[in-house]
Amino acid sequence: MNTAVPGSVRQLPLPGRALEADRALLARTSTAERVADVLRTRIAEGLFPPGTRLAEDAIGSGLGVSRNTLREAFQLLTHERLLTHELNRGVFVRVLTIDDVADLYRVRKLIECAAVRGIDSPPPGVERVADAVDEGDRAKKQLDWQGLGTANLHFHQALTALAGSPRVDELMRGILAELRLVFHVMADPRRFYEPYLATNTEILGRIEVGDGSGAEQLLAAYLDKAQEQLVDAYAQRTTDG
Amino acid sequence: MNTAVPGSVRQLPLPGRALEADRALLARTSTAERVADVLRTRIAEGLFPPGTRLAEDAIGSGLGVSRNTLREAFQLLTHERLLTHELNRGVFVRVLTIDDVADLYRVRKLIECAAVRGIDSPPPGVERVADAVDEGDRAKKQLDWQGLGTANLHFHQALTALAGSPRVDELMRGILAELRLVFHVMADPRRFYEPYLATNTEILGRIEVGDGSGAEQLLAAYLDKAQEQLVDAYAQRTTDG
DNA sequence: GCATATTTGTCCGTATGTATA
DNA sequence: CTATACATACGGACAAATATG
Repeated sequence: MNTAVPGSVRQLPLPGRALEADRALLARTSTAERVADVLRTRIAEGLFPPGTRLAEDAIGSGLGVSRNTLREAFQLLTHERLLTHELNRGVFVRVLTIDDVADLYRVRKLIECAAVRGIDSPPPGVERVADAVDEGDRAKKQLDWQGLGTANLHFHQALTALAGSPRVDELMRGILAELRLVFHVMADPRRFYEPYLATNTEILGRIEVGDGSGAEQLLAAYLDKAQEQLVDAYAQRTTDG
Repeated sequence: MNTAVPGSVRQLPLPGRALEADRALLARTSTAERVADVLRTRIAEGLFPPGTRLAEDAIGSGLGVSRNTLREAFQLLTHERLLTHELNRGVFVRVLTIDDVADLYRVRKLIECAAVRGIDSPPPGVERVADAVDEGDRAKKQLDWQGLGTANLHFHQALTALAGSPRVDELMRGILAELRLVFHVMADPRRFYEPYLATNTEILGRIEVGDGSGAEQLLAAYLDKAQEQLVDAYAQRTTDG
């Protein structure tokens, strides 16, 4: 079993099955899922930039889990499209193409617009949309541009939740996780996110008065513009070298 | 409850779907994926009805693969929502609730209607929709009601493809795979599918003349009715012994 | 409620196949 | 072409959880 390797420093203190106190709480999730969580966070934070190869041996010994367990975690993330798996070559942090970005925005437009279109009175869940706008306001006042970006994601997740479908919610979580692979190319998050706060406020206003089709139009325009900015930055970034 | 291994084939006849075209271009598929294919097919065909427990030992020796490989396959299918995983208890073929069915149709309505709404001229890909209608016609003439059901699935996949988004296509594949978990409760596939052939033909007609919003209305009505029939049959089935 | 058998969760070692220096 | 590094898949081991009598 987990033979304690003397002096071996685990870079990531995976709880493992170490403490009985933790056991009751942590036994709910499998080791593979915890490993996947750790890797997902690192990828989202940009610690593992797109294209990075994740060698089984290095990651496995670094996290103190066996290769079999690690492969399970890799598979979870591969299914979430955060990793790509090349047979007999290993797994890599996904590198999105321009086409991928276009498709992600195509899906967002389809989902988010559909979620607000049918609104003709203030829908249940509108509070969460308002909360996300507030979150963005606070972040802006504190000059926390990263927080502004997070608030923007929450805003769009809240919009999506108006559709009232768990599966659509999960789809959107995946879509936004994929997009985070690409958001890091935005050198100046302030210039990218700040203008959208006003738009979000406006969209919220339309929803609160039951003007679904008005909200849809604003949303569609926002998504087109955001995609354009992102593609520009991405094309520029990837032609450097 | 010792469920006899339905796949009593001791050997490993994993369909070498190594189409020569694949060999050259795409990488070979891993063993786990081939195992997942086999299990997916058995589930779709109703050989493993919802609730069935898939014991590692039985399935693994039945298919002639190791436990590790099998667990990889289980994880793939769990992520597709075809299996559920209970810690320390194993994996089971998913049992959908009425709420699940409602959500599946909610998503279908959102996706499929959005895919046809914007149409104002015959879109690229309309041939595939026409092909699916033809497929249904042929099946009906041959009194092949199972084939009629398959053609209906193809019809809706072709509609979805009009959105032109790989991610939406994949989402719909997953949605329909989940629904197949439930289609088996329809005792009389003829009565269920046959009436929809006329509707499908009508929807195709609207698309071919560029009447997207007309197609959308027909589609929405179809989906509501199909859901109602399915929920009725499902509720009846699950309240029986 | 207890003791036992079965099954799962995790990990290891390794033979074989595959890509790259 | 050989050598090296790595991925694949297998079988075995043991602890922990569950099912069974």
